[in-house]
Amino acid sequence: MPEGPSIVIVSEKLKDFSRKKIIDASGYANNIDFRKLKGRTIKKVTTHGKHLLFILDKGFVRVHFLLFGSYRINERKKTNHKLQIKTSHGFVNFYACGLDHRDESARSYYDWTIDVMNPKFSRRKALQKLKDSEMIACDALLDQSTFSGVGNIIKNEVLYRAKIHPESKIKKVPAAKQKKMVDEAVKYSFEFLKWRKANVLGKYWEAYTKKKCKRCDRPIYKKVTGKTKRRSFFCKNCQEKYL
DNA sequence: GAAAATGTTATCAT
DNA sequence: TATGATAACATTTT
Repeated sequence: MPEGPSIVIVSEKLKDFSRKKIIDASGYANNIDFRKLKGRTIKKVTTHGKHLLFILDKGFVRVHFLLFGSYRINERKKTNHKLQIKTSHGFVNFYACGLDHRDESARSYYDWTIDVMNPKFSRRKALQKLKDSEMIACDALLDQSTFSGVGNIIKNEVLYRAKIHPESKIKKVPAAKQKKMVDEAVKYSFEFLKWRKANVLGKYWEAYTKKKCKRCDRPIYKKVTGKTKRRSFFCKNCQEKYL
């Protein structure tokens, strides 16, 4: 569920909640004042990176699915919901999510130039940040302040496609490959969206959970890498390690 | 039943 | 105080 493109899919499924008034809100979330949600109007449902956003007439509600979050629209699971938003046209339940309700405007809170799924995403800015970054490649891609929405699957596929070893020092990666990495972060994210919608996401994985490199037929290695300590899948032969 | 997983944040130690 | 490692949280699938 959790990577940016999956959240876009949720927001699309919730588009009918736009322009509806919240007639009730409830759940076991301890950081949400449900009384303050009741009566608000949902202006639109959108996303920023891995955040699902209900833009209200005042403030916004943020849902983060973390690793295990889930939702149901006009249905309920057996477990209690952490948040339910009810309108005259239907309700949505969220389970095991991180939640927030803020009074400020989403426009001032979020920078949409760092959201890979947003048309405003700035490749130039991302590249600028990579240029003298001390991070290694796997961490750089997971850095939500540069690539909001990129998760571990996208990370692995992007590095494989850009032919960069996950433990490369990012500032040592040649400029052309840095650019390739940024371009692929956007391109693969939208392919992820398309393939996820068609329910064929895993069919197009070239590195993530793979055993063999489709380019050179040598093994794909699996290693927990970086400060982020997430699984990296890579081909030692095809993905160059810059140090 | 154990283990692992598309993630983040709080807390503790240095 | 700041940094970094560890724990915590939560759920489904293999």
